[in-house]
Amino acid sequence: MKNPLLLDLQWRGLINDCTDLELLDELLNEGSITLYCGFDPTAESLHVGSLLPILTLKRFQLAGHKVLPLVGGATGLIGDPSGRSSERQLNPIETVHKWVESIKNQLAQFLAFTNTDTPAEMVNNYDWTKDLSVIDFLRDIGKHFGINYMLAKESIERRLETGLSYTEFSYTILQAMDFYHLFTTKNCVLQIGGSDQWGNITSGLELIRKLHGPEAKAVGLTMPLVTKADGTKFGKTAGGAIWLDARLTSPYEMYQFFLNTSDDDVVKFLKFFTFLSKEEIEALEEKVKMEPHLREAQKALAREVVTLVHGKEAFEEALKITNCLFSGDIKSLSSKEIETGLKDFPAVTFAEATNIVDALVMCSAATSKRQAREFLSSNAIQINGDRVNDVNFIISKDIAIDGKFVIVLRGKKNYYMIRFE
RNA sequence: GGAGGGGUAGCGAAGAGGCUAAACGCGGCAGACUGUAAAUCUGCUCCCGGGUGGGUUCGGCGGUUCGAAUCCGUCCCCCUCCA
Repeated sequence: MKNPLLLDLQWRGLINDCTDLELLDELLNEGSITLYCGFDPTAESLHVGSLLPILTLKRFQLAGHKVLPLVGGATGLIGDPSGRSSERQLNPIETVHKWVESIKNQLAQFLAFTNTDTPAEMVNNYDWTKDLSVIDFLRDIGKHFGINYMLAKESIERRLETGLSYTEFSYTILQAMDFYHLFTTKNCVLQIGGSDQWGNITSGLELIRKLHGPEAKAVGLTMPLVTKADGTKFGKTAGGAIWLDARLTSPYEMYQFFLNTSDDDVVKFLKFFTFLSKEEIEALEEKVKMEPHLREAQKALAREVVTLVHGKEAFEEALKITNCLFSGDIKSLSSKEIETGLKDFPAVTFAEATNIVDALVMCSAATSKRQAREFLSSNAIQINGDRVNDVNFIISKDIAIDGKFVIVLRGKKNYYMIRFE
């Protein structure tokens, strides 16, 4: 294997499996190829996990290949059984249509569609699926899939025990049609996806070979699942998933998410989620070993990802908020800095001085007075940077920064705002 | 259709008439230690209340009992085996 892109992908640990690495190497060396990766609209936004295939597509594009981000307007209506232990609930058609649009927009921001020799092209499998009749589907496509072949697929076999509807059983054929369609109409020779997509990708290859002959040159490539050293799931926090949509997960939250990456994972994630060079990443790796407390690698990771997803300005703002909140000198902030920097935190406005127990409930730091007292007695509450454990403490204009803001901190990083008018 | 097993707090899983708001594990939330990391240790974790108090729980409904998650009836759902 000698193709520089493949070597880079391999170094980054992005190659989990490939149906024919030699062939792929050959194709890539011959010149520009066309490849695709699908994203099903299962929610209004993609989350950090999807970043891996998106950025891999981008790596291909940067290497001069034509990429087809595919949004699964059709497959999203059916439901992929891969990696699931139970049947999905079907989403309403209108909802899926809406999600298709928002996910298209998200995908679009990561790839170049103009001003490049190999512009990306957005495709939607709904376009070539919606008018297909059941008869045609069964005669032209279904005939090529042996039941035994399908039952042997891990994603299906694993579900035979717990149950699997005919709908989800058929999913892999639907996706196979995508690869076949793009291979036929756009000379798309490669499908990439997460390792859970292996079965679906090989279904596509199977269909291509059945219809174009065994000599058809098409390849599948999968990326590893993003895992963490401690075994917990990547991309989840207490607050839920980390979304790519700034309205669902603020740039600050995303910055914090990556900043908190453990030493054991940070180098892997730098390789996965950034475009930093081998040299830069190796230098950071060295810093993790030599001076871990500085967290240079985590800072670089957070900086790169937030910039990639939300842009430079959003990153700088996230950094500013972080510096303010974690410098331990909250009181030195001006009300203006607070106003702009902390706009994403939960906030309430008070008209008059209020007892801290009630205040904690009102600003949603606690869900009940009982819980508020619990937090106070366990030393979990800081007001404007000062620890408070007195249940009779009064939150008033007098203690507010510039007479306007009171910053409540619960635990280590849960911030709430109280504003005085 | 026949035989058996089961539905307990966010999840997993004990309990089999009062001592049970219900062991234990996971998860979650806090505290200590730290580097806003990992690991470890400690506390909290059904809901509400200015301690010791109140309210609602063990698939649903209805009984027995001074007293039920625990006994009886009935209904619903799930699983395993046989046909």
